[in-house]
Amino acid sequence: MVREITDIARTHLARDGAAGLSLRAVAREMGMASSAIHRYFPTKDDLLTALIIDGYNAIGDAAEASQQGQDPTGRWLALCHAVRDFALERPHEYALLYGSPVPGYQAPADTIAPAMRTTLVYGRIISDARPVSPVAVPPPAVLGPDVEALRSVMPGVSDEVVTPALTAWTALFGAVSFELFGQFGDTITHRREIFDHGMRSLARYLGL
Amino acid sequence: MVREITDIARTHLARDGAAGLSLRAVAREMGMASSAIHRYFPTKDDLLTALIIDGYNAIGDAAEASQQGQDPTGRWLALCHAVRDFALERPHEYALLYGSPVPGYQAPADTIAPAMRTTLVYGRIISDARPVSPVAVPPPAVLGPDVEALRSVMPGVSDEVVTPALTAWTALFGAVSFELFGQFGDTITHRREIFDHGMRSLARYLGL
DNA sequence: GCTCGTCAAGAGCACTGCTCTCTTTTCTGT
DNA sequence: ACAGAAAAGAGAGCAGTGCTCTTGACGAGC
Repeated sequence: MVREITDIARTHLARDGAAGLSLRAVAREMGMASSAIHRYFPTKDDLLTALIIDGYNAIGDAAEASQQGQDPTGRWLALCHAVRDFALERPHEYALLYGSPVPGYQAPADTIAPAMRTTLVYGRIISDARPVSPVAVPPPAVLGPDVEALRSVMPGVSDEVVTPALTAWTALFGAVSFELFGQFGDTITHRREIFDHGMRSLARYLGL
Repeated sequence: MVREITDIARTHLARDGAAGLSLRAVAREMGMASSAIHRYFPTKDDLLTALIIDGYNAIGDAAEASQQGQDPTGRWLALCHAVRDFALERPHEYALLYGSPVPGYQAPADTIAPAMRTTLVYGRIISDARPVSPVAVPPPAVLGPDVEALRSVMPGVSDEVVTPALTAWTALFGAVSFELFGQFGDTITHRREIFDHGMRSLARYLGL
């Protein structure tokens, strides 16, 4: 039952986006009274949470599947394209995960574990490669605890590389979001190629 | 009149976000009938467009004001912090400008000129500095037209640097969005410092 | 056989964007 | 100064939303 609701909700989400998702419309499509759906998902946020968890798991699957034993740069590029392909195929789900949060929605704790899956794929790449960034500089002392926290995702990586690695990670999502959210307008025509070139240059930035 | 409506709408936007913005609530606060507001903004999208244009101009103002004749790296850092400060001060407006687009809304053409203001500030920095990136590689031939289009924002910059410059630009917004949209959770405590360190490393990546 | 908990339905509340009609106000041209 | 036109606002109404509360069906356990 929950499965059927989330499946229908996902198709509505894919079509209309998170804000256009309507519990009543889902109920209608199931031939159910609008009130009955609240038995399974008491509030719309609960349904959104389920979709968010599914979404993180879907992109986590894609991220993990992209890692087929290449060299670090190949794995990094594969991960980048996995994220971008997911975003292009399921834009509304990507927006739900990495875009502006829907107002009033507070992500519960059980979303963070699925969200970490994709991050951990990245962490493993960096951790395995132990890159030496050509432009890295040691982080200031205040950042000690934060560097330590970040290193738990990429064990064994030196202080100098942990922070550029974070920057590259956010840069990936910045590039995807910029493209997906229409910031490029129509200035860029070969989007995949320019994305690929940008991610390759980030690999060199990291020293992969 | 239009001014008063947008002012009130902006306070509502700051409080409730774009999706929570209600024409009726704005009308109520003005002591007006809900229908009367449609005379000034026929549709909610029109009001959003006005807010978006104002928002782009506000961040454009901040970006331009940050450029006080330092060296290129200083100007780049000042621009980064101007963007980040704007995002932290007016998160819902930032989300409206650079976050996931509100569903069904199609940005009209008159938003792109204000949007370009901030981009042009960046373009001038790169154009003035003509950096030589230590990790740059010439873009593939297919990207010729795109590189040309990008160069119109940063005249005189070499092919090798145009694409990393785009990557750094999207990386800036990726870092701000990650922080603002809660992707860091509570792993990062010194957010300003880690942002600053990341943007400095991007400056070296660009060869500024 | 009879309770009792689960599931679904229906009605209803308060809210939304938007349209239509009707009235009032304001401005303009003579 | 005054009549007419144009603009501005009010009100009712439609279709839709999330969510709550109450009522009815149905099957399992005592």
